[in-house]
Amino acid sequence: MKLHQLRYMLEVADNNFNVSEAADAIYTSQPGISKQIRLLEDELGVPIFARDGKRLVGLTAPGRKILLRARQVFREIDNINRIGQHYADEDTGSLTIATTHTQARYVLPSIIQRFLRRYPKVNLVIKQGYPEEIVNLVIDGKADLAIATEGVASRNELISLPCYQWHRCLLVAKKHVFLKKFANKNAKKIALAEIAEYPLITYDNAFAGQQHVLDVFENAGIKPNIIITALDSDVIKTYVELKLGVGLIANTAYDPKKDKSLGLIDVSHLFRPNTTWVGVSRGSFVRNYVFDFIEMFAPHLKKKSIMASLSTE
Amino acid sequence: MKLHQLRYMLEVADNNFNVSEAADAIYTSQPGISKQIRLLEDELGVPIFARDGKRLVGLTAPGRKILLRARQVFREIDNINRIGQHYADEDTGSLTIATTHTQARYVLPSIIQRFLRRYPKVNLVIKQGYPEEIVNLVIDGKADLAIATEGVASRNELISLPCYQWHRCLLVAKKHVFLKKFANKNAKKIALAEIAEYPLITYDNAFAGQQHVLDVFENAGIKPNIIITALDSDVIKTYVELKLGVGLIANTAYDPKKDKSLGLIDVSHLFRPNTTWVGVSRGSFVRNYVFDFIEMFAPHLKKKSIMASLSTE
DNA sequence: GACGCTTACGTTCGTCGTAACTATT
DNA sequence: AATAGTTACGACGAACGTAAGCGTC
Repeated sequence: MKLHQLRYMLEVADNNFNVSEAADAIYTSQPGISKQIRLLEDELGVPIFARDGKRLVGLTAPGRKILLRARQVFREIDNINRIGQHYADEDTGSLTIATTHTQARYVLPSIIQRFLRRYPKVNLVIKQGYPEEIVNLVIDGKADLAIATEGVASRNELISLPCYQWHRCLLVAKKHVFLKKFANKNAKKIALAEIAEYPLITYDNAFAGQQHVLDVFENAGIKPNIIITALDSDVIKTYVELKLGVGLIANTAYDPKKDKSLGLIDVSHLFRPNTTWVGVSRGSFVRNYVFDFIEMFAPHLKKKSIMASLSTE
Repeated sequence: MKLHQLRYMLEVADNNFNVSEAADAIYTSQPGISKQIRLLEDELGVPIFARDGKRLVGLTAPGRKILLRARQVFREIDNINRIGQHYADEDTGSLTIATTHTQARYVLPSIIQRFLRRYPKVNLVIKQGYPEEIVNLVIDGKADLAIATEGVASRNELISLPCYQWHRCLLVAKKHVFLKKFANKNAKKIALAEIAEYPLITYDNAFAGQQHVLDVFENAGIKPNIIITALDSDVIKTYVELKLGVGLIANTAYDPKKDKSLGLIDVSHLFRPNTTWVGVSRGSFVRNYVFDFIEMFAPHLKKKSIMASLSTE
């Protein structure tokens, strides 16, 4: 068995079982992949890919199991490379962060600036995606860290560490009546029914605990008029600016400097807070600068305690 | 990075850092290994082996970490091979059991007979060793199962399953006075002080909870006269037959048919029972016939429940 | 001088890519 | 005719083993 045979196999599986595409993706010839996969199947004594005539159309039962193991092999190969790099040069390497829109746009920029000043030689890559994609990127070794509110803590393949809590807040256009009534420090808190008097613009239901928002209205017997569900906060802001309604977004997505045309109302008494997590692949070798990044992001997460979670859990 | 480079590295580490020995062990040339290890170190950018002049004398810090990861790589490669074999032919393959003297000599023979009748094509290998060796064999992928009373349950790298409990028993020569006094079903139980009236022959202190035996005497304020400490039950039997004293052995090591020249006294009220465990490498692919073997050995351990422990724990 | 690793070099084997071929859609 | 995979084959490169070299105990 050769490593490149396993790599070819994974590449084919990751390219819709299209050998030609896989060949393009890894800059080699299609017959080469075909042959090496045959050799691997011959050596193991079982077919890995289900075939329809000559075409590969899926995995066999043993193929599915073999694939999982092969991924683990490459995870460890990656770790070995990381260990080499780590000892060869503490401050050089790469860091790929998979994260959501909100983090990438509002939370991470300042952290990343600090990080790159400290580690100018680290090759930093941000991959934006939806929670599930993010988590899979880390599990498949295509990203080092997952940062998101949803999906991270629930996956056993990752070690997840709570970073910070955020609350929902109500976004209104400038001079909105809510601002006078509720925006002052000592003002009384806004009630759910009052929010529902206006059309509501908020996150898509596929997102960050959005179901909870609906449940809160439901339980209160109030039916909000949700006119727009968006995939990111910027879209929500745009429509709130246009006075199409009030917005419900994460407080972290509100930037007092940039969002001068918008006002903020505290609604933390109405909805439960959310936790944003950082996820690391279980058992992976973590470079020092990655520990540092995590600590910059969430100062309570020290190398020592993360190390402990990595090995024991 | 090539698999055989990693293999060479492990082989050198497992052969006292002697490249020539490693070369002999895997039937290749010494310069070949030297070169490939250099190439690997060059690729990773760090030295793996500590050198004294030209000689390899140990591992560097990165080397230690890399070695652990490399072993994991081969564990998964082994698993892939097992998966292949499993689907290619359910009843063919190999099963290597690492176990102690007592198990190998007294407990396993009948099980193995049954097993081989059921799976005549399985290549069965028994490796005898001391608890620590046994466990390491499994961890290093050189054995599939560890069967022992000590050492198995304590290692986190293994899934350990309790198989059966055994008790200590007192072994005496034929016509010994104890036999009349204590061997009958309704006889009163022997007391610790009575045992201590005779020279005692028992297991070496390095062994299976032997410390417990000493503690029991100690706590009772009785000082036994231990004249021989042996590494296996057969040696103990030999000296008991010669009437040099009474023996304290595992009840599983007493065979009524073969040991006609010896008598047995129950002492289970004096010493705490011991549990014999079977250990499997965490996360390994387990062949069906291995599940069957375990069930033959400990009928309460069904495939389904073992599978559950393998994946969740 | 025996041991142990490295360097040098020719042989061999395996991998790769091109090209031709076959089978599906 | 286009797409997808296999077979065939020559070229190149990598790994191996032998032999010679170098340093150390």
